[in-house]
Amino acid sequence: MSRYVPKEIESNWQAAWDQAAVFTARHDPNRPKYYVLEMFPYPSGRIHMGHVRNYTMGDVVARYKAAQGFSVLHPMGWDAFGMPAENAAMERGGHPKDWTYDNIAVMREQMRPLGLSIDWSREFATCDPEYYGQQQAMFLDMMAAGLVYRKNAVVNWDPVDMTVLANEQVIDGKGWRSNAPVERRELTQWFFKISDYAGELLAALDGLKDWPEKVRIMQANWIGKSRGLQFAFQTVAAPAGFDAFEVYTTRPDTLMGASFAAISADHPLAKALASDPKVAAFLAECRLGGTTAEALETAEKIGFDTGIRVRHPLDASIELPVYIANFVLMDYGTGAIFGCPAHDIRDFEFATKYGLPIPSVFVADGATDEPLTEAYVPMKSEPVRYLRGFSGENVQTGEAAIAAAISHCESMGIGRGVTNYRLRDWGISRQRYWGCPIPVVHCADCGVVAEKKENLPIELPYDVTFDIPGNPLDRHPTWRDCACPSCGKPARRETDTMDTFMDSSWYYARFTAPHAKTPTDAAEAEYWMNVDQYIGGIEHAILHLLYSRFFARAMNKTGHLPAKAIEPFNALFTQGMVTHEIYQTRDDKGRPVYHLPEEVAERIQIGSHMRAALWADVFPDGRGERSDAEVITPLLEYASNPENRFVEVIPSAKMSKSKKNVVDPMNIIDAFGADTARWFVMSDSPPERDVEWTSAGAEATFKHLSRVWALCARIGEMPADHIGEGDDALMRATAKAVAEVTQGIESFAFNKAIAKLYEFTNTLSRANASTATMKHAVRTLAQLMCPMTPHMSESIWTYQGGAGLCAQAPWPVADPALLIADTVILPIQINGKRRAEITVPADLPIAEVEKIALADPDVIKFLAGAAVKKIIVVPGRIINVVA
RNA sequence: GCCCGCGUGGUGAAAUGGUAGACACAUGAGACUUAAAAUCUCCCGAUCGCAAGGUCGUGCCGGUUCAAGUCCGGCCGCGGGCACCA
Repeated sequence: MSRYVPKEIESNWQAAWDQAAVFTARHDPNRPKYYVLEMFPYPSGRIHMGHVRNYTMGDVVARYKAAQGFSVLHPMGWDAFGMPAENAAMERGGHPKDWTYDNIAVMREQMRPLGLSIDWSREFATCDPEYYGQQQAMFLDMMAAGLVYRKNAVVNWDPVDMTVLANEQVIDGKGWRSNAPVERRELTQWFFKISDYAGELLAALDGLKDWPEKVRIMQANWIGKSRGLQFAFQTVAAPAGFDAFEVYTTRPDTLMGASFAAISADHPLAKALASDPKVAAFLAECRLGGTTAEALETAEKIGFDTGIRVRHPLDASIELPVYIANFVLMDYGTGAIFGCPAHDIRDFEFATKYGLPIPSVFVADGATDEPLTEAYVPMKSEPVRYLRGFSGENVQTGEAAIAAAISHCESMGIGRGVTNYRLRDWGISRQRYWGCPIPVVHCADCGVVAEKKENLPIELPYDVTFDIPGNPLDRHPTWRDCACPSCGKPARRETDTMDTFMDSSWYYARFTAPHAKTPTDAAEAEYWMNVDQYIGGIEHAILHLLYSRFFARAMNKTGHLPAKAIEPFNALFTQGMVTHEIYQTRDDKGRPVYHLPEEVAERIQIGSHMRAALWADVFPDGRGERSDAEVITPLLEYASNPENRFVEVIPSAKMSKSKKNVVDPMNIIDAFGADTARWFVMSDSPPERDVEWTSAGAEATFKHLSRVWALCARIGEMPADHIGEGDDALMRATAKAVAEVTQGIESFAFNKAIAKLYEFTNTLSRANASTATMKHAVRTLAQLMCPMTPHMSESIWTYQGGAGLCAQAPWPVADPALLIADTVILPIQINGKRRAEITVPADLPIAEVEKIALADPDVIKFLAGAAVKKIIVVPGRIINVVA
C-alpha cells in the first residue's frame, strides 16, 4: 500500500461494483426492503455542490441500510420538463429536447465519479414519452374519476411573449423576459380538485411523525383551515335574481359591528351591474395590475358604492351599503364579506376612507368604551368585554364568543357554521411547449373529449421553432389539428401542457416499476412503496410535497397505487444548502464586482483584521508558477499597506453564478477525489443546516483521509506475531465506535458520526495492541467509514484481508459486554460547583459511593466543616453534595 | 400583521436537566529539515496567579430545581414561511 492517490483507486472500485451489480435493486420477498430517494435533479447542465450533499446523504443511508441486510432501492432520474430548456432554445437556438438530453448526458457522467450506490437501470427522464405517456393515461383516469375539471381563472398574462407567467416571473408588474406590463386575464384552465382533499391532507399531517415539524406546520398553514359562519344578506334595490347573497366570516361575534358589505369585482352581482358604464370602468380598474403579492401589497384599497343596500341579519332595521371592493377575493369564502371596521385593520382603513360608521362590539377587559383611533383586534384567546352582540356585557375570549355566535345564529336560522380552507385547486395548464401534453381534444360537436388510451402517448412534435413568441404547439397545424376521438370529425388538440409539478408528483412511484406498460405495477408498488427516506431541499416543503401527497391519493383512487401509499414518504429530511464566501470589490462608481475564488489570494492577518487581495493586484504579471513560499512575502507586503485594494469577503452566501462563488464539484474530485468531497459535505455542520464550503476544510479532509491511509499501511506492515498491551482497551474502543457511529447514522447526525470516526482514528493510531486486534480495528474503521468514503474503505478492506467487497459486508455489531465500563469517573459537586472527582467500580451501591465521596479530601476541604444537608448520587453521572 | 425556528470560543460545532466547548478548522509555539513544503508534538473561552488553583462565562432580565445552554415567563437580535384569506 503506497501513497493515497484517489484517482488510482476510485474508478477501479466503481467498475468492481458495477461488475458485481451491487446496487441493483432486487424484489426479494424474503428480505425487508428499504427505499431511499433524493429529490431528483433538474438537468440544468452541470451538477453543483448542493447535489453532492443531497446525494451523498442519500447514499450514506442507502449503503448503511444495505449493509444492515435490507433490499435497498436507490434510484435516480431527471425532472426534465420546464422553461429553462425553452429559454435556452429562444436565446441560443437549438431545440429544448436536444438541450435537455445533452445536459442529462453530461450530468450523468459527472455523477458517476461520486461513487453513488444508485441502481442506474431504473433511470428515466420525465420528458421520455414512455414516462409522460403514462402520466397522460393517469390524467384520463383522474378525469373520469372527477378529479380534473376546467374553469376560468385569472392569470398573469405577458402580452408580448403571449404566455401565462408564474407569479415568480412577474417583476415589478412586468414580464421578466419581455419587460412588458403584465395583464390580468381570465383563461379557461385545467384544474385538479386538490381542495376536495384539503381536510384530509391537513388531518393526515399528524401521522407524518418522521417529517420535520417545520414542514408540517408550513403545510398546515398553507392549507389554512378556518371555522366561521356563512349567512345570507337580504338585499334592497338589487337587480332581479339577487334578492340575497352569501357572505362568510370567521368573526361572527363582531356581526353587530357591521357597517358595510363588500363584494369582489368578479362576483356575479358585480358582473350583473356592469351594464352601468361607471361600474364597468371600476371593474376594469380593479383588473389592472398583476396578481403578485408585491402588486397587492402596494395596491390601494378602493371601493365603489353600488347603491344597493342589505339588511343586517340580526336587526332588519339596520341597512348597510354594498360596495364593490378590489381587495375582496372571489375564490375565498363566498367572494363577499361584511365589513367590521372597529375590529379589522383593513375594514377600518376602508371605512375611514369612505366615511362609514365604526361601531365597537367589544373593548379590552377593563378598558372604557372610547371612540377608536385604530382597529382593535384582540388575540382569539384574549379576554374582552362585549358591549353589543351575543355576549351582552360578559367578559369572554374570542374563541368562546365565536362558537357561541355560530350556535346562536344557527338556532335563529341565520346561516350555518362552515369550515373553509385557504387551499385552492391546482391549476396545471401552461401555455408552453416543453411539458407533458394534456391528452384531450376540442370538438365543435362533442365539446371537450378525452383522447383514447390506445393513442397515447400524445408525443410532442419535434419540428417546432421558438423564433416567434407564444406556444409553438398553437401554430403547428399537423399536430394541433386532429380527428375527434368521439365523432371522427376534424377537431383541435389541446395545446396547453401540464405544470411540471405533475411530473414530480409521481416519479417516486414510477421508480418501483420504471419499464411497466402501465403507470405502475401493482406487485412492485406493493413491495417497494413507501419511500422510507426522502431527502431534499426545504424549498419544496409546500408545493412539491403537497402535490405529491395529493397525487398519491388520486393515484390510489384511480387504482394506480395501493392504499398504504397515500402518504408516499414515510420519513422526510430537508437538508441545508452548501454556501460559499463571496469575494467583492467595487468599481469606480461604487457598484459591486464579484470575483472567482481562484482570483483571490489567501487571506493575510494584519493586526486584528484579515485581508484578502486579488492575485492580479499582488502580481500584475500573473501568479505564474510561483510556489506558495514565493508568494508569501509579496502578499504580506501588499497586505501591510492599507492604501492597497482589498477584497470584501461576505461569508455563507448561497452559491450562484452571478456572484461567482460557485465551487464546481468536478474540480474538487479532480484535486482530492470523491471520498474527500463526500466526507467534507457530511462533516462539521448538522445536515439540516447550511454548510460553508471552504478550501481549507477540503484540504484538511484530504489530509485526514491520507492519515487514515497511512495508518492502514502501518498496521498492514506489523509483524503477524506482535503482542501489545492494549488489546482490551482497543476492543472496547472499537465496540464504542461501532455503537456511536451507528447511532449517528441512524439519527441523521452525520457530523457526529464523523466526529466519532475522528476520535476512533486517533485512538487507533495511538494504540499498541496485538496485530490481530489492530487489523480487526482498522477493518471495522473501514466499514464504519464506508458509507461516507466507499472507495477508500474498499481499498483498506481488501488490503487488511476482508472477504469480498466492503460494500457487501454486513454492518458491524458492537458486543454489549464491551460497552459496559468496569469503573466510572464521578465528578463531585458541592452546592452545584464541581470540586472533586472519584473513580469507583461501575456497580458500586449508592450508599458506598456516598461514603467514598464524603471521605474525599477535596470534599472535606471545600465543606470546611459545614453539615451535609443532602447528597444526590446520579449513578454513573454525578454526585452533588448540598451543605 | 400572523405562524415557526435560532442566538454557545477567532470559526464550523458537541452536550438523555447532571464535569459547557467532544470532534474539527484557523491561529500560535516547538520537533524534523541547509531551507521550504509535507509530517509529527503541544497550547488554544475570559480573567487573576510563577504555579497549585481561584473567579466569571452559553444574547439580556427574572423564575423553577440539589443541579439550567437545556424547562417556564418577559425582553433584545437574527433567520425562515405565510399574507388584501374576511
